[in-house]
Amino acid sequence: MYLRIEKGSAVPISRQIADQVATLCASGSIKPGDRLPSVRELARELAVNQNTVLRVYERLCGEGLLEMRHGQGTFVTGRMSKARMAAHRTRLVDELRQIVRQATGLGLSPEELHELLGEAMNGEVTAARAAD
Amino acid sequence: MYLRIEKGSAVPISRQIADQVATLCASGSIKPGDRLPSVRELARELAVNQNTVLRVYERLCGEGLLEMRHGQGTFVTGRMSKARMAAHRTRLVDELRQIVRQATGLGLSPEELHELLGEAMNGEVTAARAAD
Amino acid sequence: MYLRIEKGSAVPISRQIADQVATLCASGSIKPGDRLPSVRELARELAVNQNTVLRVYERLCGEGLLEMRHGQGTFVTGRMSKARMAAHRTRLVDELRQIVRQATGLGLSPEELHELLGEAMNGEVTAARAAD
Amino acid sequence: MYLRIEKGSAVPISRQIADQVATLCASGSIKPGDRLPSVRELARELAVNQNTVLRVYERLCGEGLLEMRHGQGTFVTGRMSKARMAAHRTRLVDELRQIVRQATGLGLSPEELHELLGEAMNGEVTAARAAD
DNA sequence: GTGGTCTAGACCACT
DNA sequence: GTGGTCTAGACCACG
Repeated sequence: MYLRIEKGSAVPISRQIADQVATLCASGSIKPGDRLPSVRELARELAVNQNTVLRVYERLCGEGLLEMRHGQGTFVTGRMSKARMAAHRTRLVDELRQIVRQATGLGLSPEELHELLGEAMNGEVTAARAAD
Repeated sequence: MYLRIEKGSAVPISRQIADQVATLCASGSIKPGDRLPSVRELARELAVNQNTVLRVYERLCGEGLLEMRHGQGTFVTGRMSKARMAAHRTRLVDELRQIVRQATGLGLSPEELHELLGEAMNGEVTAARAAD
Repeated sequence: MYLRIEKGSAVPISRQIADQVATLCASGSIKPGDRLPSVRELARELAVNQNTVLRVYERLCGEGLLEMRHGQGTFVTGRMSKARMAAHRTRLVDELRQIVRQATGLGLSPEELHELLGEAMNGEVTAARAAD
Repeated sequence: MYLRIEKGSAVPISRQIADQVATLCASGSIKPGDRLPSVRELARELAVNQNTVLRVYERLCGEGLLEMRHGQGTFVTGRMSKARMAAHRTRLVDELRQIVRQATGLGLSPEELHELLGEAMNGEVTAARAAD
């Protein structure tokens, strides 16, 4: 499972992790029954406190997406509901809008933004490949 | 001065305000000597608590971007340093990357993303016109 | 860390706290790397609102004197600059002058003032000892 | 009437003015029946907003120390009560203590403080003479 | 436990 | 009208 968090971001770390795990579930990259990395494993990998990871897992359990089995690990149990996915998507669009607003304010031209977008997508692909 | 904040966002309100004011300074939309809306005024306009706006202004004063004059108002004093602008820009790119990563995970195609980007920019243009 | 604030004073509480912390940094009583009492702790100790202490710490962070580490505490990072110390000192002298002016106006003789000064310093010594 | 205010002080301007006027009354430098400078006159002299002076005069009227006669000016009506003088004096001592505490923290020796005190008093005398 | 954000509201000080 | 201080309390995020 490949996650990437930006520590200095305005978006809280726990939120970044939760969103990305949820996205992986939604996209089918991880499926019901799959085992997630252990709390301490993920914490180490992301260089984040274990409690932070733990709380993300707990939250996602509360939402029915994951299940923590004592002594065995944490597993995917469900897919994201359509409603949740739609909400997630709406939020992303809002955030995109915010960023674009500021980027244009800082003088980035539409072309540059589209380029960046392309890079970001390629970077994503590359990263995904690297994780294979 | 046109600001737009998303109240439900993971990004704290105060951060959104601060970033946008900083961006307006950087872009030259507001220039040294210009008077910002008063704390109360902006708070009312954004439907946010006065203290929230006050703390944003104070923080930006601490960074040398604004100056608060007792009984007179809050004024722009400096432009953003190049270093700060670069940092700001880097952060935006990082966040863009994050969003793109999640958006592609949620099944948005590159075409859809470029479309969204276009919309976001048009929205921006419209908003700017509305502020005229 | 020993602080003493006068609640009824014309000098705002937050200013008193900030000045005293800055002085402790300047005098070397607290050194870079040292951990300050937590916001809540100091607030309780001084019988002051947490937000008041928080804002003081934030301000001093903005000046580069302190650093707040999420979940860990607040730490001293720098010494006061010479310029800041000089300014601080000048201000103290000015305020001393103001007080003396009024004291003499109220009929305190020079001798009485020198006595008071002695007492104040002894009180200080005692307090310092009490803090050991 | 000679007043001296420090604009950068932590003590509010209005408080400085009020205290000094009160002190002048207490010391007998200005006596019942004496006319104070007009609001605008004093405001100009101190380079302060007229409203600030006005509110000081009003406050001192409320305390029975002054009386504002429409179209004629502001006059001293009473002396300060003993209780008020005692309170004033206590406060001064407290503030002295605060300043001494910080001054010693900044490395001023007792000798230096006594010297400063001497200077402050001489400065005061000189100033008073200059005002003659 | 730590810091951080936000609200609501009172009261003060300066123009 | 403006900014500035302080309080009380809720809730979030990080270690």
